[in-house]
Order: sequence, then structure tokens, then C-alpha cells
Amino acid sequence: MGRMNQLTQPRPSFKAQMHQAREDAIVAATSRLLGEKGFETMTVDEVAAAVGIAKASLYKHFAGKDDLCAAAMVHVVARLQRFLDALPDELGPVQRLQALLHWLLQLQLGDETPLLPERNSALAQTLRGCDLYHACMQEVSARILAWIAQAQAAGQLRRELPPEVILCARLARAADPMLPLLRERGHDDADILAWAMDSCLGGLVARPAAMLT
Amino acid sequence: MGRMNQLTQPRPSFKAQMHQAREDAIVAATSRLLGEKGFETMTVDEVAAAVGIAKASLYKHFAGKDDLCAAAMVHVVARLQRFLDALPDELGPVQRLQALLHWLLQLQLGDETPLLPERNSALAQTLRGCDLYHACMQEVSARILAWIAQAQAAGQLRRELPPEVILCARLARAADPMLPLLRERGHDDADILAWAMDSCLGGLVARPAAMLT
DNA sequence: GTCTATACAGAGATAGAC
DNA sequence: GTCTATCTCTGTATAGAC
Repeated sequence: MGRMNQLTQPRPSFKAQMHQAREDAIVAATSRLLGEKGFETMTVDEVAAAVGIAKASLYKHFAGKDDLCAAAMVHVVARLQRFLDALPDELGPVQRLQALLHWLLQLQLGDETPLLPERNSALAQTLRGCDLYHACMQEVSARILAWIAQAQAAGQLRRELPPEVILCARLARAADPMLPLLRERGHDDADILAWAMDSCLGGLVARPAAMLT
Repeated sequence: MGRMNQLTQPRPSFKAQMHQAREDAIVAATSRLLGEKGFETMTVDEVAAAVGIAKASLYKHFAGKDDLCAAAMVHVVARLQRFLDALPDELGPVQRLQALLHWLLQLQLGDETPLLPERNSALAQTLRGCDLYHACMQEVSARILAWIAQAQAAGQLRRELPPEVILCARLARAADPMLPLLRERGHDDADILAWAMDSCLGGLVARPAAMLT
């Protein structure tokens, strides 16, 4: 019996591994196409073609386009979680937040799935009903909020803004229209990245000058 | 002949006026639906229904959905131009820029067509080929760039950022994902507006603190 | 120029053999 | 579980009468 178990139970079995691998490939392809073309424009046929399987096979893994794309979004959040996990312990809160911003901006410049669904996309509606997605987002939000609170306490982030606002301001950079706008005008990704970080963190008005009216 | 002219030429004739009025109504409805639902989700049937005419009649005015929505986008830019025209002469460049930002943010909060097409929307591709749209955008960009240059010269805007970057940073606020994000979390539009302006102009890091790494 | 009715295409989803 | 072939629905666009 023990030997049987070793052969059948110990790990997912080749079949299950294949299954999982294919599912991962599907999610990866979806994630890429979602970033390149957006939810409405992307088609399930394209995903199937990209993976190299038939569309019907895809529907054995996922209930529908919504389901598929929700999984892709969860995949992106999971990547973010792993990134946050991998941050060196010696980094302070501000440095962590800066690294996060850098990561989000690079993600968009790489034409990958943005962390946030596009405004008014049907995907946004779907995600509202996806508990797994909300749980992941909740987890990363809590972690980031803690860093923000620390940075504010240390006087490194502006205290006038609620932590939640700073959180949203950061996350929103993942889909900032400024990046495509500058790219369209022919700038290098490296420049765009630097400007985006600078304008987000430092703002637009001059330093010692008058505050808002 | 002169009298004939007075009767026939002097103004568009009732028919033409009706035509123009209907066309305006179509564009207005399109603009609203475009803001509410986005290009891909919005349907021509909905526009026709909103105006109260048959879809076929709509196609007598516009060649297709692309054409229709391009007209709507031009309409939005034209509104922006009128807003800029109406700014009081006594306002300085910084105040003008601030008013502009306020206007753009309010536009988005009102669920109207954002000044910029959504990322990866088919509309963006269409607009690339629309000379009228580019001409309008070029005109407003030039005007705003002039104010930015003045404000930078006066030390009121950061000189480290190229004027073009500041321009894009402003315009991009018209489609900033931060607004929907904060709204989803249950905040008032007034608060969101204030936070968006503050974080855009003043940035996130504390004032006298260390610069970027 | 406006309508009703319809053609046409694309994409999501499924049936049924293997 | 995967495939090929097909269904079905939705949405763009047009034909043709008035």
C-alpha cells in the first residue's frame, strides 16, 4: 500500500503535471494577449492558437473567456506577490515602494497585462465577482499600506495624503496613459521610465515654491 | 439676384439646420456612451436609440462606427479648446494649468468621453489616421506647452522635467485609473478630485526630504 | 433622409468522434 | 482530454421602399 502510494499519490502524476503545465501555458498566453490587445479585442481563438491547442480544449480548462481572463489577472497579482516576497530584507519602506513602482511601470512598458483592468472593460465587472482576485489584491494592498504608513511616520512620504490615496496613486501607475503617450512621441523606454517615476514621486510643481492656491 | 441670395444663401436653410442639429445630437450621444461604456462595448444601436433615430439614418451622417467616434473625440477636444479660450486673461500660466487639470479630472469623474482613447482600443488606431483630431490636439498642445515653459521659467514648475513630459503628465490625468480606483473604494468625488490634483502636482514624497535615490 | 428588414462577419461556446 | 466541425448570437453595415 505504501508503495502504491508512493507511485500514485506522492506527486501530481505525469498526467496531472501535463495538465497543470498546459494550464499554465494557457494563462501565460492569455496574460500576454490581454496586455497587448485588451480584453475586448483579444479573442479566445488567438489564445488557443498562441498556445497551440484547439479552442475546445481550452474550454475544458476554463469555463469561458471571463473565467480565463480572471485567472490571468490572478496570475499577474501572484507575480507581484512573489516580487514583493523577493525584496531584500535590508530595504527600507521607501526603497520598497520605489522598487514596486519601478516594477509596475516596467510591466506596462513590456506590454504585459496591467495590474488593473481597463476602465469600463467587461473584465472589470467580472473581477468584481472573483473572490480569489480580491483576496490576492487585499493581501498585497495590506502589505504596501504598511510600508506607506512607516514611510509617512518617518516623514519620507507626505502626511497630507491618506495612505489609501498613496496606495491607489502607486497602483494606478501600472496603467498610466502617460507612458503610451510619451512612447507615441518617440521617446525611449528608459527615459519614459525615469520621467514617470520622477513625476509620480516628486510631482510637477517646483520644490520650495508656493503650494497649491 | 441679391434677394435670391438673401433667401437661399444667407444661412444654412431650415433643412440644413435640422441636419446639423441632428448631427450634433448624434455626436453628443456618442460622446456620452463612449465615456460610459468605452469604444468596444458601445454599440451603434445604442447610439441610434439614444438619439431616437434609426440606425440606417445614422449611417447617412457618418461612414461607420470609427468615423462616428472620431467625430466624438474631435468634439471633446473642441470643448477643451473653448474652455481654454474662456480662461480669464488675468490668470497666470500656473493657474491656467491648474484650471486645466481640474477640468480634465472633472470630465472623467462625470463619466464623459476621456480626452485620450483607452490603451489598445481600436479607436486609438483610427485616430492615428484622423488629421482633424491631430490638428486639434496639436493646437491645444502648443498652447499648453507655452504656459508650461512660462511657468518653468518663473520657477513655478520643476525644470528637471522636459515640458513635453509635463504636458503628457497633465493630459494623462484625463484617463487616470486612480480615480475609478478610489471611487470603487467608496470615496466622494470631491475628495477624489482634491487628492488627484494634490498628488499630481505635489507628488508623493515629502517636501524637504531626500530626493530620489 | 428616414424608416423596416435583412445580409454578412466575427467571436463565444458546444457536439460528438477519437 | 483533444480534436474538427458547427451552432448561435450579437453587432456592423446595407438594400430598398417611402
